[in-house]
Amino acid sequence: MDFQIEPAYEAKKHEDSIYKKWEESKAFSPKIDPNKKPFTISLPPPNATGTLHLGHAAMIAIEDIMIRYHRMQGYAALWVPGTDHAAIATQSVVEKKLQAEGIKNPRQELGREKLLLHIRKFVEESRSTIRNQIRKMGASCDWSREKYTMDEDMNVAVNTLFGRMYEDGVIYRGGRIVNWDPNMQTTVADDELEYKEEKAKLYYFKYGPVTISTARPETKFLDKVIVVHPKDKRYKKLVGKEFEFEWIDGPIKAKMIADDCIDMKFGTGAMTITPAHSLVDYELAKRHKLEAPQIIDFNGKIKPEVSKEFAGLSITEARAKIVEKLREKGLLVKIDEDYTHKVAVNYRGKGTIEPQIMKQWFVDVNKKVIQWKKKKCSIKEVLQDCIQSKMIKIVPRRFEKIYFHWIDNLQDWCISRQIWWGHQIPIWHKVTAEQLKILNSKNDTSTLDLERLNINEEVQFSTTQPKSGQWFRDPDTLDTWFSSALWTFATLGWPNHTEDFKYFHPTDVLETGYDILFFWVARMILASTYALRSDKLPEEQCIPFKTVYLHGLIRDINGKKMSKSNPETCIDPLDMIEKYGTDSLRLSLVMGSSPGNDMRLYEEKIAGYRNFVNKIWNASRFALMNIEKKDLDAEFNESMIKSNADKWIMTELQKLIKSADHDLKNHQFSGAGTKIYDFIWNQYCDWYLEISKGGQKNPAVLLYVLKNILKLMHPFVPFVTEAIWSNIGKTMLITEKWPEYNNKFIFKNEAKATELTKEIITKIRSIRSESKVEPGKKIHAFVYGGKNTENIEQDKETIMRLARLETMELSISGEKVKEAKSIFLNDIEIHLPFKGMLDLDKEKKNIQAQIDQKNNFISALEKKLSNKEFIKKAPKEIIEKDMERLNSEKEQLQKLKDQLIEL
RNA sequence: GGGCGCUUAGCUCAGCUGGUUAGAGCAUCUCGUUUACACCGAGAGGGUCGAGAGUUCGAAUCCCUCAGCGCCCACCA
Repeated sequence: MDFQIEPAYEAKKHEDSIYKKWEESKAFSPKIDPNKKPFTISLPPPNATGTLHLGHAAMIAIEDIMIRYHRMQGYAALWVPGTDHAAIATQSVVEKKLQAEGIKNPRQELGREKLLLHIRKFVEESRSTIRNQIRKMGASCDWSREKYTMDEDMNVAVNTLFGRMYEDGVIYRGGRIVNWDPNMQTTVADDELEYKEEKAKLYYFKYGPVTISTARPETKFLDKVIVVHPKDKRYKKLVGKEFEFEWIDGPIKAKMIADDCIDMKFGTGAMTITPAHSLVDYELAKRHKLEAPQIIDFNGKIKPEVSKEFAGLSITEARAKIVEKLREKGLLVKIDEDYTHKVAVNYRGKGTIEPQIMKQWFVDVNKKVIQWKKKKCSIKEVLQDCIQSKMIKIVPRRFEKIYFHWIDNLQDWCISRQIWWGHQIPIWHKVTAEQLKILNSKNDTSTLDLERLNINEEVQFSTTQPKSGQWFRDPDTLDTWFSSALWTFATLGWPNHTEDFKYFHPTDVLETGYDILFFWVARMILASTYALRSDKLPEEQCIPFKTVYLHGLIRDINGKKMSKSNPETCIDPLDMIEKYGTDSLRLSLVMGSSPGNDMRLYEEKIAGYRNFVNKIWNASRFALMNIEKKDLDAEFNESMIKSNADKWIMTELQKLIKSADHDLKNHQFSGAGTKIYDFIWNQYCDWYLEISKGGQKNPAVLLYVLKNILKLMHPFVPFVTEAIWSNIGKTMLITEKWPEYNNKFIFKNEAKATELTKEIITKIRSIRSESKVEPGKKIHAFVYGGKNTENIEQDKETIMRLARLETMELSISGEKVKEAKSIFLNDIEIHLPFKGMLDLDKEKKNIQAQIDQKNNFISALEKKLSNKEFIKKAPKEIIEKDMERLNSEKEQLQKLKDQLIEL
């Protein structure tokens, strides 16, 4: 025995040192090589200050499988890692931290530069955590090319794209209704909203000639319009008229208009509108050219201009008081207590959204400025075309539909955020000396101040202070998704067309959760096509990736979203790595999951795969116990394959290589994994190794199959396979060549003989178990099976050993066995004909049924092919395919007929 | 209101373009320490593939209807 290996695999002992070896070998860093094809993935950058959760773990596992598979296939496989600055999330964490330290209003007290310093320090301190956690997962990504969305060169890229879009008039500043979060004092994009169901009161008030219903009386001060449906008979005569009546702060005048957005069945069918604080009302007001006065200020309080009595009150305070006042005036009709409605909240921080009208920066999605396939196209059209023309494929397919639907409803994208952590908008506003003084007098000057001062519309795009005149830089930063939209190409050096960029872009696969299809995926397509088309690259090089693979969400055992607030079912990937090893965790995240579908994860599943990892380890250990060091040097060739079992396992291995390859190419990772798993455990271990324990030991095949198993399994379980490989390989497994399907190693007849041997053994075992043979009783088996008998003659020893037979008589016909029968009288006897022959009639019937089925099919197909109309209409390929099918079916039919005759 | 997905063994899920007797893991039951592994081995039980109708020689798979669950989108004041 030349190899000394411990009897159990301890992941902790190996993982860190193996990862270090990989890194040091530079296996993760592909060189630009014109003789190789590139394969690129950009890691969706986790939050720089975050920690690894199961979603990340699943993402890394899947991406690493793709990268390792391609690397072994000889691609220059590049996986670019990085982290995201997560603007709102990070700034609010740091602000809260500072507040806890006694700085009540960090923005006001510290000012921009100092606060940013605190944030940078915080990010720097916590950034290594996530990096190390990615390493823990075994990610074979190229750390030498690591990026951070706030890197200096990322800023250059962001500003470059911003500049081009600004010059094209695609980025514009405009007053529009936006989602304002009074808590965080910033705007939020439409798709960053979440809707929470909330129970509320629905108030009915007398409002001039009608009764209106509202859940938000506090916004109703200046409502001057009653809206009804044009077809509503109750109000038809009143439309267009003006009314004067008593309201919250005395008498007001209001006009009635008609619009078909009104639901006649809701409430009384009449409503008033508050354009400044409701997205719907704003659209309606725009259609009817109505005023939109601000009622609630940016802190969520009633403005003094609106009402002296209620000035400065918060929404909830004001609501109660206003309702009380209207009740006193006798205008309150009733209160519906059982009303539920949806409240928009910021998905980060969960603050309630208060729609506001304000000046913000937008990306125009409808302006036709992109030169795309010989036409001027808008962003919207390009986004559509990329998927429609199949330049980009989404896996699974159904998400393409969802994507199109989203684009149809796409509105201009609000890209400015009123926070400081992020890429500051490279725009300068022209101001007067006096205005500049006011703006500079405050630490926390915001875009609201610009609005209050009513500054000049003149702006200039520049990343540095313009020289002549007084200019004030726009205080806002860009939406995080604006910078992460450039991820695929800016990480490769853009705006410079570096060697990396030219070689590795477009990337091959973007793998991410379906929950950020809109947030991120669509925006990456937007940024990439815009930026690279303006570089005059051909269209097919402008897409950020060729395939989008969307994985599902990881849920807990009850199907709920995993959250730390539920520690019983919440799983921390790092705990699992500690307990079961990375390989086990990776398998549990990949196996049994399919793209786009959510998956439940629980500890038992991970433990199950730990058992498998250990099985690989021990199977290898056994194989190596039967191999000598000198065997490692021998080149494997056909003549080394000897027994039926050898030929069978070699044949099975070829089948496995073929199907695993097919699955991996088609993003069916679970399928590939399951097939390899089954091969290792149920074929190699349970049969081949067991057979090997007898006289049929063959180190050459043992080793050859082992090596191939390790290679096939490596993308899934990189650590344990590499650990085993270190005993037998000269170089590391990570850079070994992927197994190739080889016709030479297919042995149909011998493989079939071994299948028969397996069946016989299984059958005897089953009989033994069912008939409850007492321990110590001897079993004598008589096996007879026609012409196949000769083929399994050499497996006699194996059958006897594995089925634990005392004696075995093998014969072509049953006659000889009958004679031998009298020899064994006292012990258990088993008469075992080959498969099916036990019940000859049944077998015959079975085959006859199959023949009938084939006959039916063939006649149906022939009928179809003799139909002249079909021949005329159908495409050639289909007819050819049918012809092929017909021939193969006929062949199969003949085989079945032969079988029947044989019986 | 519109769209999408899921429903397969007790549990968690595979099942790609229709094709032998529908699979796996876990759990259950019965055996078993044998040249690696008890994180093991052998065997067994367990499914009218959500319901109904249709296309087909043939349906878990394709079409339609319905039900339950879940998700996304959208202008319920």
